[in-house]
Amino acid sequence: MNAAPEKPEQGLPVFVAEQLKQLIYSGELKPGERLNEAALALRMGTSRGPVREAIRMLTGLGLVTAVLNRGVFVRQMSVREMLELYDLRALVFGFAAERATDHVAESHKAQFEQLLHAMDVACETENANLYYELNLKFHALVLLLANNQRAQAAYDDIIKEMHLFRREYFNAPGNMRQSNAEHRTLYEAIVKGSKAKAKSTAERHVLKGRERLLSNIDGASPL
Amino acid sequence: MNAAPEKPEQGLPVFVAEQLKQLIYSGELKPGERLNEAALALRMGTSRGPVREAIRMLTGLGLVTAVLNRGVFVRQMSVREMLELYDLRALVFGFAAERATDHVAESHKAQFEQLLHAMDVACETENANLYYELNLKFHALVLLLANNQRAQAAYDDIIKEMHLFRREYFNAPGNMRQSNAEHRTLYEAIVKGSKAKAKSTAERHVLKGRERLLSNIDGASPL
DNA sequence: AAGCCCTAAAGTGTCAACACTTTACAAGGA
DNA sequence: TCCTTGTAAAGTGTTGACACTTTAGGGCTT
Repeated sequence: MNAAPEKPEQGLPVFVAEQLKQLIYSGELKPGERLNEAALALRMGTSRGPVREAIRMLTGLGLVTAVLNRGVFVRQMSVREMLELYDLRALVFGFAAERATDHVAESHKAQFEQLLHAMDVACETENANLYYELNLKFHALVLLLANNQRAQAAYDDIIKEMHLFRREYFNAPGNMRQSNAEHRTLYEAIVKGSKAKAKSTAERHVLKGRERLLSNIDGASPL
Repeated sequence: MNAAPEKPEQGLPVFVAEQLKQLIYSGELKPGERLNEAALALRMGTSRGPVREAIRMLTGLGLVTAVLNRGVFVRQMSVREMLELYDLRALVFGFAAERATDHVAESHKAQFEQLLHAMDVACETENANLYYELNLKFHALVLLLANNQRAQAAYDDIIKEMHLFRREYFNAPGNMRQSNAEHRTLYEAIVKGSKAKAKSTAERHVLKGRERLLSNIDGASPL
């Protein structure tokens, strides 16, 4: 039952934090649920010290919220918070796309085209999970080319926070094709060096996701 | 010599983290310097546990960097990182200013005008510290009106991170008047509801600071 | 004198025990 | 039956001690 600490190459608290992230993202720890320090320590094969430090890290990431003397709870993301995240993500992604026009090289073009093709395949085979992973990589490549590590970190934080939201509202497998068409448009704008178009395309691409979320929720707002 | 824990209304780790932030911002702990857990614990009047948790929080904020088995060090911000922060801050502030046009009410106008006037006074009396404080409040008010708490939090993080940079390059007291003139232009754009102008004015206002940093450093890049 | 190794000190990483707070539950009274 | 109240269990907050790693310094060799 032990989670195999193997190589604490980075220290136990970091290891525990990674495990906890997995538990939260996988849904094993549900939003609103309390994290029991002793139980987690037992499961991770450590004492409570490293677990507490790991929890402090997650608090900083916004994944859990701490209440004095009552414990820490997996964050419950409201629809409003999710919409705010989409706005911010659109902003940063637009910024990154604009900047990416200045730093795209041949090797990057190859990566882009490889990703776009792989996503086409994922569309045809209706492989939503694969598409999702490739989609993340596509966006990460744009952020990399933006040549602003701080913006990259901010974008990563936003993405991780978005993972907290309930999965039900996410998957819209029918949109994969349209989504990838937008990716292509964005890529072409980037290689052409047209900053304005890259920026607006990137922004709209993210805001489309926001619209999907809104329409999926519709009237019955659950939070 | 004890730092008067008084009321740990939020828990010792949070209290210690606040103290550490002060030590870092005030320069008592210099960039690159190591944080000695035992010494800090003694100074704060606690044991090392809460100190370690506090340090984990600061790590998440990017104020310190941890190295396994060697300790944590006050982050040394490079010029490049500082420039990246300016770009990101300009982006978020422009976003906030644009959004603020939709949520400004009479009470906010009064606050704006009060701040602008107070900053005028600070200009005339050459009170740079006062101007700095009011300037922060002005920007905070814009972020508040943006009606996006996540963006507000992101902006706060950026500001705090910027505090790490050496003070020498900051103070340009001669620029206070021009700075406040830009504030007025921004405020007028916001109340007039002209989104584009509010956005571009806000962005340029921040980027002016970036230019000042660059020219102050000039050829002799110290990092 | 310069370089290497060995040892002791300093410091971080982890743990188990203790103190305090909150929560759950059951017994007693209206 | 329902509410109150006291008590025990569960859980968090904190601590001091111990193990391991890194670092600094002295003595030895060349």
